[in-house]
Amino acid sequence: MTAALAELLAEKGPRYRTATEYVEAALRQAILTGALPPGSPLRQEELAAAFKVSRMPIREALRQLEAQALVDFQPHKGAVVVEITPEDAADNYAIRAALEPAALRHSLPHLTEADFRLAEEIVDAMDSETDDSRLGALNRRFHMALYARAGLPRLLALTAQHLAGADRYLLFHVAAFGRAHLHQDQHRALLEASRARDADAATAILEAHLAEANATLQHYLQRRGAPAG
Amino acid sequence: MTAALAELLAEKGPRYRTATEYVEAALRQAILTGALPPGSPLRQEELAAAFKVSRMPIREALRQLEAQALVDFQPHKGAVVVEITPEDAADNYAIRAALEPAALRHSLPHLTEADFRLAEEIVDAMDSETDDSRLGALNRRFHMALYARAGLPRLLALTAQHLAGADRYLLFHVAAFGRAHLHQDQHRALLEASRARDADAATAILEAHLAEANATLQHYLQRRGAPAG
DNA sequence: TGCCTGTCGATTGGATCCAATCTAACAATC
DNA sequence: GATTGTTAGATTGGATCCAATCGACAGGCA
Repeated sequence: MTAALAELLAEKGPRYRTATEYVEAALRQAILTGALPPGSPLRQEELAAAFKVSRMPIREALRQLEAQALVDFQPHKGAVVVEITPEDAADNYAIRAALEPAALRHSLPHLTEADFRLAEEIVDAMDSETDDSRLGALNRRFHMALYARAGLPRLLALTAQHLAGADRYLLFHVAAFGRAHLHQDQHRALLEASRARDADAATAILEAHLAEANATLQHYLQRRGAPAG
Repeated sequence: MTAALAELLAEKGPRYRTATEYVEAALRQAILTGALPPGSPLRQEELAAAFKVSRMPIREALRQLEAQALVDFQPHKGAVVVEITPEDAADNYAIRAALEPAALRHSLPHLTEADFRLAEEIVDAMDSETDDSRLGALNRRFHMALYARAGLPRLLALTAQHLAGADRYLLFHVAAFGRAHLHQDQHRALLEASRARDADAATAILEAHLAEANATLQHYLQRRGAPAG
């Protein structure tokens, strides 16, 4: 585990004003990318040593991650990275299916041609991306590009958070089924419907996209049993 | 004997296992009920003295509340209770309008007659409740009673969180317009549509209910200007 | 043998202490 | 008189220290 962390530490990234901010961002990234796999115990002392800070910023960062449902706290036992279960995946998709069409509807009237072009570039980039671990970020950026003009910061933040949470499942998808299941055709259909300002069609495509991804993942997760064991 | 013990344990209120849990729950309640009005600075030393603990559980609780968008942290300046702005209210309603119909749709097929009767009792209780500060909790319980069988714990938790956040706005409603704006007729219509298992009708009523509350509140907040000043 | 109990090490929760930073007031300079 | 530099106080961020709790294991007892 410390090896995976060391790699993340090497990257510089943005300048954080407090150690807590820095630790929180790094840990979230590590969890969402799978560098810290589900079920990993998060020992405070160990993390403190890895980040070269004391245990306190670690604790505060873990508290924030707990509120984001990324880690699970048990009093006097410690924090662990939340598991990936079929129930949890279904929950995540239900939340996305509620939030994303709403975000799209709010955003659609204010999207510009520049936004559409950006989204198009991202879809194309997904076709030519060879590194599976980067597909999640691209997928996220594509979706968020379409929601960006919603003008409701908290709705957008929630959407982004749960979209990022889905990265963990996307890794399963690609590993299990290959790129065909990225459903690039659906991404392009969604983009075209949005460009035509057809809110009903766009949200219908989006809902079908999410429902299909959920069904595929459910089938896969239930077939292989609890991934924890 | 173990059954008798279990009963005793259930009777007592929530037993907080750590000081942080306790402080977090108390602070959240204080913010949502308006006991700590928007904009209040949250001095750590002061809170520590009030709760008779050290500053550390205060800090961890504040971190969790920050992740729930209830307080705003600024490095080296401190935490304040987030303001109530028209934008924020619109944001909250947009999130509720996305989450609650979804929760209702998932829950509706599994609701029992006992659930409907409970919801009915809560609506009736709202008619006879004389204490304005308790209306928020009743309103929340009514809505959540209808969503309770959704079987998606994280979706439900998110819904509950944002429904609770709306308590702050409900206080404005009642103070400004009186009980007529509780829209008990809409609550009853929603209950009847749910009882008839008519998901489309029920979600339509719910969406209209939320949209109307939002419109009313927007009008009120914008007329009186920024509540901060 | 099997179960209960008590002790020990590991780990977390909480308290106290120190350093870094911000705010504000005041003095000096232009 | 306005602006800027400085300094003191307040407040937070982070480190260190202590106490409470949990898990494992060994030993006593039926």
